[in-house]
Amino acid sequence: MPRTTPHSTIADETLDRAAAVLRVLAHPVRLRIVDRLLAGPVHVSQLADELDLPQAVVSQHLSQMRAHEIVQQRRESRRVFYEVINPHAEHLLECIRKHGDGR
Amino acid sequence: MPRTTPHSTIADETLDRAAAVLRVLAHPVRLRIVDRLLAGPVHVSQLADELDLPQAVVSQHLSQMRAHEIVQQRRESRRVFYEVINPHAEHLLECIRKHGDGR
DNA sequence: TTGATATATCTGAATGCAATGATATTATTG
DNA sequence: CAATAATATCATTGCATTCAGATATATCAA
Repeated sequence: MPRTTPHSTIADETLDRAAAVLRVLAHPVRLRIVDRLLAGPVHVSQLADELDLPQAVVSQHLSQMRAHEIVQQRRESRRVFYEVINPHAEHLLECIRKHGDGR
Repeated sequence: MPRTTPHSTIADETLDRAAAVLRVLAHPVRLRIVDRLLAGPVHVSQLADELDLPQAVVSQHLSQMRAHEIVQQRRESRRVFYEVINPHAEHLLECIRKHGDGR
């Protein structure tokens, strides 16, 4: 039985991990990247080009999301294509698309 | 017509605001607070007590969530009770409760 | 008004995060 | 093998966040 704070319904470890994933998604550039990836396949330099950001910036954000298993890479000769593999991330983007930001 | 990055489906401003709200929720303590608030009414010192955190820390987190209209305060004599007013925050906690953190 | 209780705010120190520019790695082509 | 292209990683710097302790504000009771 995992330890929980009195009266709370979710285990502390679960909230810790959820917060870690949320922290990764809680960045404008990373949300833009996820949004773009959901729209269709792109490779890194294409992403950097479309979002008008330096290659290193895009690559670092992708690396961070890869570490948290939000995206996955697939090499195609010199290019590296990315795709979203975390269903929660997809769901979140759908929520933002539907309800905006809640204001 | 709001400006969007080419090929992306969500306006930049929407993603910016969504990221701002997510950033607030993306913290273990704040998730715990929201979780606890959803379970029933509590005032600040009770929260601090249950979560075993200094009063100033809890108050600061509440203040931050108040600023982003995630929670609302209601004074009752000397006590201040808080409640969650952002439906997206509730939804998010339900997702965490149901699917854990997605692993 | 004084004292006690509950909450909020402020300040400083430590830590974490993000962008930049440079360098390293990997794959491909000649 | 050398040169190029695409991506990843590193190191630095600046900025934001977090916690802790102290102080301020607000409410109530005596």
